[in-house]
Amino acid sequence: MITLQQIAAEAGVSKMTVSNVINGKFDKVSSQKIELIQNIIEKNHYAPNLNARSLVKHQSKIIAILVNAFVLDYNVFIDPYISRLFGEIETIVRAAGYYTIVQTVDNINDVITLLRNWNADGAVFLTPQSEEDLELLLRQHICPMVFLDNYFKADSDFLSVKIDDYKGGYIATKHLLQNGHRKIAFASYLREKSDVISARLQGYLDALSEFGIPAEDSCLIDTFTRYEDGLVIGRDLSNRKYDVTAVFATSDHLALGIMKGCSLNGFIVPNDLSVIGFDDLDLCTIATPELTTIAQDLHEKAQSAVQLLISAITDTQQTSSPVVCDVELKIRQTVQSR
Amino acid sequence: MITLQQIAAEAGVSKMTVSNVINGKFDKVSSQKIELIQNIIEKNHYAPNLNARSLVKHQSKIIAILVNAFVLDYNVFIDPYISRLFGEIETIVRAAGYYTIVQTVDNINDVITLLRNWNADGAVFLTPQSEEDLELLLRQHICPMVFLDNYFKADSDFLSVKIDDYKGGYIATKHLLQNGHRKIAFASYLREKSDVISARLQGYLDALSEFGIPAEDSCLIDTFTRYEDGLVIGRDLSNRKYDVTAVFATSDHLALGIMKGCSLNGFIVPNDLSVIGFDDLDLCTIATPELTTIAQDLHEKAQSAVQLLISAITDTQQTSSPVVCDVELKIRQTVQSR
DNA sequence: TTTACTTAGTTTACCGATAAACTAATTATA
DNA sequence: TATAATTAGTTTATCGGTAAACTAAGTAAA
Repeated sequence: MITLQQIAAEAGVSKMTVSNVINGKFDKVSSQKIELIQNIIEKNHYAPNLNARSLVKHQSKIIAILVNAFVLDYNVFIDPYISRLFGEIETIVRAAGYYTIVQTVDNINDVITLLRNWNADGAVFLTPQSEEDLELLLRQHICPMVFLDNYFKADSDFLSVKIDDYKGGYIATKHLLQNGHRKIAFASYLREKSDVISARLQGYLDALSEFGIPAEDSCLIDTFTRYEDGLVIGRDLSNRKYDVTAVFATSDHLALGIMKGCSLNGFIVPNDLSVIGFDDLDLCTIATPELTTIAQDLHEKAQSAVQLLISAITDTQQTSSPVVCDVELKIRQTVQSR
Repeated sequence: MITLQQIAAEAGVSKMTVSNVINGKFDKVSSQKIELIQNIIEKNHYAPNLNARSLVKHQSKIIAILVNAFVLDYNVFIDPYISRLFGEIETIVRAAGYYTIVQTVDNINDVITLLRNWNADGAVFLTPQSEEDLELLLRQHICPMVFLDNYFKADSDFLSVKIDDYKGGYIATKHLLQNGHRKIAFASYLREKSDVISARLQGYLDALSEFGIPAEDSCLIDTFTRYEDGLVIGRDLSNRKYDVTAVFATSDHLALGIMKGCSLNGFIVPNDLSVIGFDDLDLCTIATPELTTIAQDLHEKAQSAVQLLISAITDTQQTSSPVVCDVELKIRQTVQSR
């Protein structure tokens, strides 16, 4: 592997002159030497060793993208939400001249070690972190970090991007109410402490009360939010375990599972049950009937996250964090009036 | 950020002694100093700077995962095949003690630069590369590389992992034939020079000829293989543009699009048309009816790729490349006898 | 008793880059 | 003409580690 030293030797100049050419400091080098050196660089396909550069510059141009591996032996990239978001972020990070190191994590200490190991310039957390882990990260003061869909205490100075979960819950429920539904289930991972879910729930409750409908505990379905969990709920719904005419599920996968679970029991969506999901994955239109859902714009989310992070890295303190991205209702085929 | 030097100062020893403790070279250090140093390391959450280490050791513990960004402005991680494969590889790479740098690439020179920049120990290419790019990579001799689904000239000494595409084409077609179909379309990106497709096509042709059925050019549908392309084909099929009773599509997305395109025209799968896909994505069972498809095992593919790569990196020359992974028919609901 | 071998370290040099200070030659200014 | 400023570089020190050679004290063997 060719080094700057060797380029310098071949050009008959010192290392620094080559370094200056590489870094565009042309005022220090005569134009004929610039051309000479650039030719030699080109000819040899020279690429600077960024390990060495990072060492002196105390900045690595590395951004770590971290995803929680919630469940052991479970490939988190199966989740299209994570994958798409990851892809968007990778593209934007690269366009900004940074490199992406990815790691799925089950232990916050691994993250700390990773960031220290590579002297990362910044980090993006795709999934919410626990309060304790957040505090640990804060104390260490390793590098700027952006958190997606994390809710913090008001005094926190973390960077974060989230969506308007309250609105999501509200407009989904309102849409069902406007279509004549009065018994509406809210299916989600209710045990989670995250405010993502409680905001959506609050939106649901407020929409109900706006229509003068009392919230009933029996309409709150506590479940994991994967497709498989939906299958079970769908079967239960077809067996009239819940006295509802519609379900608002807080993930598309859950909603899709519910639909499939229903159809396996001869229960027809939307005739027998209306369903609304959350996220607007590609699957929504691939499924039949096509899933009505609350859409979030992952490109916007990614863009905001990276922008926030890079302005923190480069100290351009225009950080109006948290950024709250809008959501909207995508009306398709799984809600029927009654 | 705390350094080895500082740890050494606090412990009252030289840098090397600390370095030896970190690297488990305990025979050079007394046990009480080992304990002392380990405590100081722990207390300070010290993590070695891997940029510095890479510099002296001439190995970075970095493996680059490369994905072609075929289309500009198109997030490749939307593709569940890519995402899952990526996730599997990331997990295995990490378990092997390596770090993952990802990059979506549209130009092979960017890859070369990336690998040089970070002095990568190895690279995995998730998508096929052109003949010229392969040769360019070979000439440069940068680091060991594994290619997924690439077909090479016999003399090539690249490492590669692929699947039995021929068998996939053969068993899919045979399944349709055994169900009484005689007019079977083969829908794929036929213009592609890659042997992935031609192997599947050969399997298709051989199955036909085994049943004494002449191959007809009118049964070969040339198309891109995304969902949207399937929609068009599906509409054409419902309009009887092709005289067939079944389609073998070389991607699940294409198959799913075809199904949707049909259903939008009131054409019913599998009653009016049988469909077989390829890959066995999660979507196959989420869709209704559930898609019969040729399944490949992405975990196995990932495992083989990383194993091959790491044994090349560590010079354990047990490289029996190419590895060919098996495929199997997953019978579900989109093929009907006639 | 002399020499050889362990043990438990230390010292020095270096990986491949950059920052900062320095220099020699030329040109501009007082 | 003497001095200052500019141009086009070079030199030295350093980033945070590791390899390899070295050393001093204590122990074992001849």
